[in-house]
Amino acid sequence: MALRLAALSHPARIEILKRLSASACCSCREVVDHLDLAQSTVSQHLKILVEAGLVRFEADRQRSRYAVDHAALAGVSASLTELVNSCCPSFSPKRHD
Amino acid sequence: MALRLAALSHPARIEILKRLSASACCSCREVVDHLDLAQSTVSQHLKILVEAGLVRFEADRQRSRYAVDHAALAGVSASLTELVNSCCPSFSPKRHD
DNA sequence: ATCGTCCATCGCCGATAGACGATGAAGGGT
DNA sequence: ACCCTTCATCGTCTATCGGCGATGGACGAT
Repeated sequence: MALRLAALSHPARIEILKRLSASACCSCREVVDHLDLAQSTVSQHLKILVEAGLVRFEADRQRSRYAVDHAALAGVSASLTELVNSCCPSFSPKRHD
Repeated sequence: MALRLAALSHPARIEILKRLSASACCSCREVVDHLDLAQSTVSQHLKILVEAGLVRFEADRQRSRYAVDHAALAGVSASLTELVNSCCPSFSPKRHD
């Protein structure tokens, strides 16, 4: 769990996640254009996200495709929620359904 | 948000959070006894958690008191949930109530 | 006043993260 | 064949993390 959270604990990677989900095009280049970071840096962040299991990677020829693993991301969220609940079961945070 | 998640992205700090919430006694010493880490290290982790706003600190004489800020913790969880939702609004993770 | 306890802080260190440029591999276009 | 684009990887640099022991301050007890 700490590993997943560590992957999320960087502003650039959160931006990358948003970008990945916002656009149908999920190439590394796409992210680089929007993020004002060097291509190597973005590639590195993507690698971290993939290794954390939060992003899936498909090598479509040389056009690499990255996609958010929604289930995994939701899983992290659920884990965190579980931690919150285990820490303070009597505390009921408002949930917006 | 990344800051909060960074504070959570360390196994020791997660353990500390659990310990803080499990016990009514929230002294630094208490945590040290249960965590097999040096006192200075625990104090450092506590400081990080406090700076992240996840733990509240009350200097009760020399007996320092640490307590989980349930609302803040729930807030992080909510933020993450929000991120998940914004990333994939059509995706409905199973919630176990 | 002196000791012991609890705690925060400092200094130090090895390891890791995060950024970059350079390089090379893989393909597409001409 | 040649070039251009895309991308991953490598090497390097700096900054930060994470751990520890040591130190010193604050306080209670004797």
